[in-house]
Amino acid sequence: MAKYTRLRGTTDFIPPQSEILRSTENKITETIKTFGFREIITPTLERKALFTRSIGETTDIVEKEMFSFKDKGGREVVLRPEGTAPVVRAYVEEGIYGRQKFVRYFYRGSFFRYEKPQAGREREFHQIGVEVLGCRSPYLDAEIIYLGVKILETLAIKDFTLELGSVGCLQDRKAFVEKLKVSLGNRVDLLCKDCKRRTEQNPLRIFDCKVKECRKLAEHLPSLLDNLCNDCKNHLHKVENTLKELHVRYHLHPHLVRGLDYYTGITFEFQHNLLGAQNTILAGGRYDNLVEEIGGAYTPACGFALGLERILLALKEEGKTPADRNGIQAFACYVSEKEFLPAFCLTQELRKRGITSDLDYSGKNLKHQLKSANRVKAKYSVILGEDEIKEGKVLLKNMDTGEQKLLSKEEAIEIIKQ
RNA sequence: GUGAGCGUAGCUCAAUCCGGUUAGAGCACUGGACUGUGGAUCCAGGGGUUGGGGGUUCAAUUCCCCUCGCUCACCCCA
Repeated sequence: MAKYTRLRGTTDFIPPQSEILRSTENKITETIKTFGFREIITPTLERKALFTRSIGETTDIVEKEMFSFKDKGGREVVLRPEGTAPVVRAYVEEGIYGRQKFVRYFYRGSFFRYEKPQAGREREFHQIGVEVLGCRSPYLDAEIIYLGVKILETLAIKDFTLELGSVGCLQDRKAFVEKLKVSLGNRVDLLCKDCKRRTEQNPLRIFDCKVKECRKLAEHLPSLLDNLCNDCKNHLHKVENTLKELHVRYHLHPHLVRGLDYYTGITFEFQHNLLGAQNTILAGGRYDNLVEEIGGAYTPACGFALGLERILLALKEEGKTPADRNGIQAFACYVSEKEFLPAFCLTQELRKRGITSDLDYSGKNLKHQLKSANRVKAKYSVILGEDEIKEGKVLLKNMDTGEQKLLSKEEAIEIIKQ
């Protein structure tokens, strides 16, 4: 047993997992960039108040899931649990809204929540998110959802469903929660323990409950979508029409609820059908009041975040895990110790010419070195012995076919590069 | 935070139910058959505090308790 182990819920990404993570991340950000987004990099550490204010005091994230501590100056700080609030904070703090009315940012990085780990849920996890600030057009909402579709398409993820909903504007939501409480009346006692708590903290969540009694009761409760104001209704319709125009298939969810308080209006979730309990791979929505909440001028906004670990799980479930590719193109070998230095120098020269190469430092025989070459799946071995040195040539061996040729260095490089 | 299942070699697992000699196998690793040629084959070898601690017993990998860890689910969320 190792003396020092990873902290619970954290992961060591070792090759090839690290490479799969990075290449997936790169594919995603390339797609995002084609939509005009530019990267914003914000600190991992933030003031605790930023999140209590934006996500909501009574949400689980704030109440019990933040890695929080006091720094040496006595400041309450946290490892960021999500990405939207920091982006908005930077937008306000850096005065961006004064210079540019409409911006598209994307971010990527580690986020932290102190939860009990399970499939698709880590304490340190990786998200990529996009945020558009300064636009309230429903076409933009549709476009952001479309970007989500495009990302999954690029990754060849197919087995997902898109849930679309609206939580309404602040007024709608306040009014609806009141209506819900009245409608619930003294039937609150019939609800499960969790739902009793929910009626106080996030009543809309009652619709998500899996307990039979609660579901039965929920059927007779008023629907959120039926209680939207005209603006919110029209907005939703326009988003729907645009999605149809873009041939995006979605499912209208009457009670799609988000766990963060800042969402207003449109919300959406991409759920993967082969994943376990944590099956939301990409989700977001509109948050028109957050910028004001954080101290900026009224700025409507919309965005989403995707969970990289969950995307990776989805790829795995669909059998699309890329093959382990070790990039060694050429492996230099020396027949005896005398040729070690020439082989060493040859390796450096190959690298200078853009060829990924390596050699075996053990000083052992050729056989051992070829084994090493085989182990790193080298495409070619370049063998240097007394004879080769004398003739100023190298012996190029194709590791797949076993075929080998005596060539000049330049000829060998040409072939390796092909 | 709650619940269930599981911790045996680097990895995947067996032996645990019903306590009993030296805890086995495959893969991986090291060396040899083969001192200028890898993958295949054969032979040999190294590797274990059975997660940790305590208890019951003549005897514990096996039974009991505690603890740590992992996994999944609830909750929550990306």
